[in-house]
Amino acid sequence: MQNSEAMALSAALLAAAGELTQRIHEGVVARGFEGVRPAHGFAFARLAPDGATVGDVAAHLGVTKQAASQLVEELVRKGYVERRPHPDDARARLVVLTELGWACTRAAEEAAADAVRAWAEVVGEDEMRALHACLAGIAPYGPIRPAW
Amino acid sequence: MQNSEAMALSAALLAAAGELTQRIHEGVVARGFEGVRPAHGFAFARLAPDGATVGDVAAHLGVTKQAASQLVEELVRKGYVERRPHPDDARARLVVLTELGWACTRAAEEAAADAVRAWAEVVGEDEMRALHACLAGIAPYGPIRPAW
DNA sequence: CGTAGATAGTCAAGCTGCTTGACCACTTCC
DNA sequence: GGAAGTGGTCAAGCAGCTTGACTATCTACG
Repeated sequence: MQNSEAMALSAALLAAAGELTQRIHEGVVARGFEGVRPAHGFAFARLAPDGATVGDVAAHLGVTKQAASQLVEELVRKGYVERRPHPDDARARLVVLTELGWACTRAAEEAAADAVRAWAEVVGEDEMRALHACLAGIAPYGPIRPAW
Repeated sequence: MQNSEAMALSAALLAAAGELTQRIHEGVVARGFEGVRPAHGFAFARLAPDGATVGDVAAHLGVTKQAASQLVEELVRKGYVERRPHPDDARARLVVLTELGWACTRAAEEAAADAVRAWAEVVGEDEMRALHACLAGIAPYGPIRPAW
């Protein structure tokens, strides 16, 4: 593969990621959740199963603990999450989604499904599955970071 | 496709895009170009063929003209681009790459090729071609925006 | 035990990249 | 040739992140 092709692929990947983020965000806003930014959604993804600590969120987003702490504080103010004492460690606090937070997470999933569906109509359902498999092999599990 | 699958695909896409950006950036730095940020690379991509105006760059990056103007100013200071009078419009200025800018662009292409090659070793060359085709169908030509 | 060092989290200050608003120079259109 | 539109810059402000310093708690080792 030539260098220029690699660059074209990179640009397409970035463009797709950017567009997807924007569509999900718009879908979430359209469903009535205001004051949320895309980064919040990725924090939700980490918090969703059983809650997480500020440090976990920081690692997941690839930012400092301080930045994650501010983000959590903002989400608390807006009612999407709440801080509870950590069962095993008195230093730590477990950040968990509120019912509003869960509703917002479901809204994001619906918006993502809408966007993916729109793409599937263009390139085909099978290609989307192949895309998913390919991407899963490429970026197994790392922090979700801004594209730049 | 279920909502949770769509979310998983989205997360994988974002993670891949973030990782790719980071790898290209590291590759460019490793080749000796300092003081460049990922956003600069995407400005280069727009400037590469024949130069472009500040407004073109702004549209390409999805930011305001003022932000693009500052970015160009920074690149001028660092020697990657230069402003020339526009041949057809005395209001406009044509921003073109210097030799250093071209060298940096080539470095970015090499770094992108390295990253793509590493992925191809994991998922296969054919899958990468399919990925490229799929992404090209999905995000034909829009502004390249940060993933969030 | 108890004390030294590591870890979770917050507070505070500062910086960077972006935005909005105002403005000038030039072009286009009637 | 005047009015509206467009390309670009200057200036001020803001949002989100960083580094640095600090407290509270946990862990490990003598």
